[in-house]
Amino acid sequence: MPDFLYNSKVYYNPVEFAMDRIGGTWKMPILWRLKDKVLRYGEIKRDIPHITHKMLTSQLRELEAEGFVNRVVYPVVPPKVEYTITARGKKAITIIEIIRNYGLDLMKDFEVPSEKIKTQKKLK
Amino acid sequence: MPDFLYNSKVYYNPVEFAMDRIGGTWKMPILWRLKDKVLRYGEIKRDIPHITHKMLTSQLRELEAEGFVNRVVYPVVPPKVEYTITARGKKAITIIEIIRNYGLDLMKDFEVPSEKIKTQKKLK
DNA sequence: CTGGATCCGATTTGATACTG
DNA sequence: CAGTATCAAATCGGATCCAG
Repeated sequence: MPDFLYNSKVYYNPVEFAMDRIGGTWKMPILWRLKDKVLRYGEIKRDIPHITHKMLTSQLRELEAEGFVNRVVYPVVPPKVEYTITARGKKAITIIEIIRNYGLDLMKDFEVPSEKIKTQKKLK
Repeated sequence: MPDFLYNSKVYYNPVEFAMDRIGGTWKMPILWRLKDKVLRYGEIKRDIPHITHKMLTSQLRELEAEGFVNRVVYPVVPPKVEYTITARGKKAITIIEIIRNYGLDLMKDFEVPSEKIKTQKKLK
């Protein structure tokens, strides 16, 4: 089992390494949306209704730092920032598509009712 | 974006659903080891040195509950328990293999030094 | 509009002890 | 040998506030 280091973190296998780059709840959904279009921060935010401000910014920062997306700032007021996918990000899209299809398979397999449900606000 | 429910949890896309079944730090490494052989609890444990007892049991329980592995108990003392992969688990293997190869690609891309490193015990 | 920082609760995980 | 239970530590994520 090949242990290795990246950014001061120990990894035990390539799967773990890959999942740390594009895994988690939000990175794939974000990349997926940038697949074939340029989006502004607010557009991504609106497109993924359940993501919080904090998560969206932090995940975008990481994706940018690791070269999956580009961040283009227009020096205007109010600020305008566009996100585009990189070549590295496009490679990830291939994998995301495969996982996505696998997920759909699994859902059939598990007989998940895929009808849209009404989510209700969390009770305080 | 299709929201749906499974086991009282809300999912927002098929990727998230798939990753909840076979994602996390340990499930793929566990499945990977059962790919083509039957293993006892202790053998898996020894094969994945960094996993804790608690994580291995909990992850095995989940994989079993969702039909990715079978758990076979031999009523002997001391106890003997074998884990085998199911058809559903084998399907997952194809995906894991793809992610694994992608991870290897990424590592080259990031120029990760893949030489084995000595991990040192955490200081108390 | 975009984004950083802070506080704080929830969830996850590790260490340890105990059992048949 | 395999597994459960418990407690503490660490991590993660949401809500909120401030700023250019």
